Amino acid sequence: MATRRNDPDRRDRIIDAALAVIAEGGVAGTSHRRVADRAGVPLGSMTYHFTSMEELLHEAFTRFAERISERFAARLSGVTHRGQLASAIVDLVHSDLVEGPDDLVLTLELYTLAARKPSFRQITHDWMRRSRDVLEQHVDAKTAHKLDALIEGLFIHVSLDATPHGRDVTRDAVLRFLPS
Amino acid sequence: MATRRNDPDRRDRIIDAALAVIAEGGVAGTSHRRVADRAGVPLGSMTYHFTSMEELLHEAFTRFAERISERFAARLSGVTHRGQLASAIVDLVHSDLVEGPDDLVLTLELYTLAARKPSFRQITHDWMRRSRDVLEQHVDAKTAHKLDALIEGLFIHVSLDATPHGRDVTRDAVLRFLPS
DNA sequence: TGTCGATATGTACGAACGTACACATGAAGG
DNA sequence: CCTTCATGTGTACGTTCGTACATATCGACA
Repeated sequence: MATRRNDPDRRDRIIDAALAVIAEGGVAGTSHRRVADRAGVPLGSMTYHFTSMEELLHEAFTRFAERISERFAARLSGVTHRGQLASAIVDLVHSDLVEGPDDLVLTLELYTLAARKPSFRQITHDWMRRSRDVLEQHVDAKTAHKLDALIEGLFIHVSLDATPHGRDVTRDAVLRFLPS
Repeated sequence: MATRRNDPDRRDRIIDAALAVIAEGGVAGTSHRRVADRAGVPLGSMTYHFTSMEELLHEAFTRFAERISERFAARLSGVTHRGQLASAIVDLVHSDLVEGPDDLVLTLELYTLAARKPSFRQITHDWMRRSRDVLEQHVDAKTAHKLDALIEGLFIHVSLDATPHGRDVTRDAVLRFLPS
């Protein structure tokens, strides 16, 4: 039987195109037509592959959250002692967003959706759980909660503040939660 | 001269209606017509009072941020010693969002806008500055930065996590930044 | 009181939208 | 080779949108 038709990963490309469109114009500016154009597929493919816009958004943000989690785990893997862990977290907060400002936008778009619709909250639940799992390889559960929240806040403030704090401030804040 | 016409605070009502509509359906679901209906004014009033949707959103979020800042300052005023300050912050993180879940949605909507459009970033800049000013009545500047970010992260995680941390965890985290 | 101009409103238009659905396409099995 | 039918596409419909603009409304001043 194999492939019925010739483009098996078209669905994947639509999802990636959706993330690009969302990053560019927000969920507010995302439409079937725009995503279709970006992915290079006909409008009809949208409703064929996805029942609704909500389904597409859900799959797109699920993929996005998994990607970020992977990067998070990668940065913190191989870290053995306190100083390295702190450095890795400082890099996460201060460097990652310079590489990809899209990640900030997508993160906030997801949070906004999650704040209103329970179906999207599952995505943030899983994301936060994965983050804590990684952190718990280095610290206890309660500290993981605190650290995760701190990282979140630092990341947002570095991104949206006019006079953001420096790496030294981040490092000092993080170290307060790491047992010496 | 006085009032040219009979409804001087119509503009105000439109702004409040806009915040209600945004809280309900997000920026994505906000239109001139919906805001007009909510405010009980004709569609024509929208373009008369506001040049564009963006102008309306800008004024609405400015008002929102100022309101939150006032509440923030009020909660932290009259606090004298370390334990009281910690308690006040714990209340902010854990109670305020129960009272008004709309605040979480509006906050995230604003951040999302700010992440993409510099004109809205001014609103978050001012907001964060005001928060730090309040905190600096109790701690030094660098600590204020850390505390502000921590509060942000704790607030978001309490709101969007399936298994959020308790008040005790928040309190312990906050106390780590308050000099004993 | 009558007129004038600032203030405010109703309506209409073109663009963009989600969605439905009739139809094209081509691989699989007879 | 030919039929069949799952897979995929083009188009058209009804709705909603932002915006423009002609028109209505009424306070202020002569």
